[in-house]
Amino acid sequence: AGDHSLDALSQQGFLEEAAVQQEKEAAGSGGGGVWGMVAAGGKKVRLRKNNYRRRSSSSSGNMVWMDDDEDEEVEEDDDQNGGGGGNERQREHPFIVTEPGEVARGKKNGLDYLFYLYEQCREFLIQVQKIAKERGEKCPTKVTNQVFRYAKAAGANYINKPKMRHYVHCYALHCLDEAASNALRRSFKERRENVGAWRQACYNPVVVVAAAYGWDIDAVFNSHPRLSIWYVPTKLRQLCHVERSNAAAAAASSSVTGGGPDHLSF
Amino acid sequence: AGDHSLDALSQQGFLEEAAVQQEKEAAGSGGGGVWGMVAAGGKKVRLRKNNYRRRSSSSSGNMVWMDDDEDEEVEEDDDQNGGGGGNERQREHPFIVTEPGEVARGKKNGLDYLFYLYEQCREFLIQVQKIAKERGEKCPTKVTNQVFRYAKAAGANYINKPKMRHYVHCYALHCLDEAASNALRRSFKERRENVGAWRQACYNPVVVVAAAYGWDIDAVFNSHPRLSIWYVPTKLRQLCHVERSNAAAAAASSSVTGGGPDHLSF
DNA sequence: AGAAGGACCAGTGGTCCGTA
DNA sequence: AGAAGGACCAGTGGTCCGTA
Repeated sequence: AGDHSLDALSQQGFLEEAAVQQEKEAAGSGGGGVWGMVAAGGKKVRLRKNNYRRRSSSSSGNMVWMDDDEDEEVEEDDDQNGGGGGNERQREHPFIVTEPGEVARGKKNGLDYLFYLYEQCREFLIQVQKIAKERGEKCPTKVTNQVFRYAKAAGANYINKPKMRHYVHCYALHCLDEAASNALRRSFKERRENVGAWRQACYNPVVVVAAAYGWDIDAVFNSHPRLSIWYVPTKLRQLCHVERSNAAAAAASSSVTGGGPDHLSF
Repeated sequence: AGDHSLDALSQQGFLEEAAVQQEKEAAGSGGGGVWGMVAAGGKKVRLRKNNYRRRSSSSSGNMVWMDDDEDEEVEEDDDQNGGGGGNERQREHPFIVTEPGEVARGKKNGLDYLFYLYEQCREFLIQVQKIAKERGEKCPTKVTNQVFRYAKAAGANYINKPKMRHYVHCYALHCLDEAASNALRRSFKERRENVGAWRQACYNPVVVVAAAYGWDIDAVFNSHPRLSIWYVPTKLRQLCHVERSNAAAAAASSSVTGGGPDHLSF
């Protein structure tokens, strides 16, 4: 393991700590790294109702993290895990709408961190691909379950499939039109909108980009190397389809006005 | 439905009947075509132990087929379904090794017919892709379960996944080096080898082709438009991997003789 | 209330092995 | 015996909904 580049991180000061953590995690692929050790230093790993999970190294990617001298008493100071003697793993802090470069304060994570998780998944995919090629096994081109499993095993416990799939179209906008993405973030932050509202608002700008590709959203994703490794979200696909139909209907009716019914004006 | 081209068929006289059947089948996508009607004219469809299956229009793609006037008494003359009052569907006739252009005689199917089944699957895939695009759904690039289900629903009951997967590497050789494929068929026919032996013998020539691509069998498959829609068989992938390792080891040992251990001679 | 993610489920790729 | 294919199974893509 362990070729997680620092260059992507240096752009945001607040990511540098994460970068160091990430480096250490990657070094101990399979259960290790500082966070894994720290968590193992706490109590026993929780029992799941079901054992779908193959490993359970515990760690958190929260950008707000405990002080160094609390290593052996992980999150004991965290009221999220209240009085109940629980050693349940805490969830990631929720995202809030932040401007580019802004560090989220309090028990929150910012959107630069969200997008950084997509970059991390890409690194994990590249590792999985490398291993598959060495072994002569079939090689994934997308971020699959296998990649999420690998990330977890490498200690990136804060990466999970539902979360990553949930925000793919937001990351798509960030990749495809960073200026528009940044403007949207600033606007939604100013209006004090929550993450859900911002997330919803990310759909349309991506559909607008897709219009230039004849609403072929697969072509849009494939046009961008960092985006092409992600499955197109169902809802985004549906929105593009609806939009294409609308455009086709509009073109047809305008051609009725402007010419014969089978004549395309544009 | 129904754009099954005749051009691919006219090359072999014995395929012309199948071509007509195929046209009719395709016209009645979803349970129809002449074969489906014929089969429905027989007795009741069999009951499966399990109901994995969604539809079961019955038909056979055997190249040796009943006479036209037996339409209402399907396969009653076929001793494969012996005395037992069974209306069990008969299996396809087994393949035998035939030369290019040769019609299999008796209750056998020839290799041109085998390869023709791959072309049919491609046509079904194209149909499925067309429908998916119209609906704005995700569009398969390979022959998937969905395509096999579509083929069955379209009445091509003689197409099934285990069979198609079993002979993919044979079809690959046919696509990649038809001359070599033809020579192998003639040789194995002459030696009166069975289909299993011929099938085994198809692996190595494909690996030889792959050598020119650095043993990247995915690249080999992707290089050919009719082959690229098929998943690379696991065993073929493994053979290429082993062969690459062998070649690397040979190169390393020859470079020890010829130069330093890290020097590549070629 | 808004949000994170464990857990589930329908349908997949892959092929074994009971069948003829 | 050699071969065709129903049927199964482990792990997938997708996302709901019990949880915090």
